[in-house]
Amino acid sequence: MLKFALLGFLAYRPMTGYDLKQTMDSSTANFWHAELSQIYITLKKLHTEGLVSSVAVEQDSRPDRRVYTITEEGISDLRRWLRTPDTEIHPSKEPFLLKLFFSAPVEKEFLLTQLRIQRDLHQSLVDAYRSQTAAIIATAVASAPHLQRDALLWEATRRAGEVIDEAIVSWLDETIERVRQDF
Amino acid sequence: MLKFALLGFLAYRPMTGYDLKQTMDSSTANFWHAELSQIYITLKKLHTEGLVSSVAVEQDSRPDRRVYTITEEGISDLRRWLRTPDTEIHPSKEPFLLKLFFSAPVEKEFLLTQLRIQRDLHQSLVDAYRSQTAAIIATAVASAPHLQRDALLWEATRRAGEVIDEAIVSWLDETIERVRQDF
DNA sequence: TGATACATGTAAGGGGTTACATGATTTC
DNA sequence: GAAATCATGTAACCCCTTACATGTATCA
Repeated sequence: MLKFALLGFLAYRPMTGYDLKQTMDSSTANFWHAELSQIYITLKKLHTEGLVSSVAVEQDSRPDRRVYTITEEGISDLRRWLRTPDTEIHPSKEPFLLKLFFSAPVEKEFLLTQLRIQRDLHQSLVDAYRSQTAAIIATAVASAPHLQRDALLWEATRRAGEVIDEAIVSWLDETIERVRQDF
Repeated sequence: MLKFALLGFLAYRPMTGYDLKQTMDSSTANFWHAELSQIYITLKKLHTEGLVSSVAVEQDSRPDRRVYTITEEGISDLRRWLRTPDTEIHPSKEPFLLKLFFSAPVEKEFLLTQLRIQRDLHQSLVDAYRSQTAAIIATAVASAPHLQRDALLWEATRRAGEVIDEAIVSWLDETIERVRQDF
């Protein structure tokens, strides 16, 4: 899966592993992320599979930058993935809900504190989607007007985050009230 | 993490790996799941760590059932985890959003079909939370009235699923409209 | 002076999925 | 006759995280 994230970004422009990490962190981080070490490993694999080519660029007083470029084969592989229908929902894992599920033995006050912390964390996320994330998309489109189609989809994923975390905040408010009264 | 899911369930009653799989599938599946193979491996690890004990129960014409019981040490380990504060949001991975993010090159009609399929899948989930999941919780509480406190939390996790997937359905409706008009 | 940015990588270990192996009983 | 249920397990493989290793330049 990380494979396609990397190919997806490289389809815009050639980049190094380091660049890819930063690009992911400022765009897909909320629904897809990866550590640098894993990015380097996956890039090497993509290279042996012929989906990307690479060139080492010398630098003064710094390690060489290894710039990866997507190949024709890489583009068809990416397009093939994009056109593969998803007819199921990938089951997700939510450690906080798991802990909550088993929390009957904990003290009421501890539980309320936990719920309030989560509430505030998710509210911050909503705020970030509305300001930072929106600004990043606006900047990208301003500097490249031919990305209208792309921008509509980026905005859709941004909006997904906003809407889902809003729902989580209101669920946490509701849950805090329930626990306050009946736990 | 699976470790604590297993300890959490075993704190209610002794069970086999097979039992645990079924219990998870009918309760936490929407926010935590595991394959049988991984459950068996993890139970063995918990056993060597002394957090569970096990007894083989003979059966006619079937493999022995290996029944696991949580130990005192297992209970303290579980309680310690329950009382560990979560002060961050675990970053999640959403393959559908990742694909959507890079979908600028696909045909409009294909994209609309994908979005509609996801919409229907999430709507089915909402329906399931409201009927099946609610019924399972009601049955469990009816047969064990001392689980009031537990039930309040089970209901909270059920409600989380309902609220979040409702939000996703409305986001998909909104996104389908946007794509229909401007993509 | 210490942290951060730049830049790439290896090593160790954890967790996970899928496939395979076995085999009787029950249900469609 | 085929598939699902009960029941446990191994093997191969993949992906991921954390820690470590290296080294300069810049910024607070």
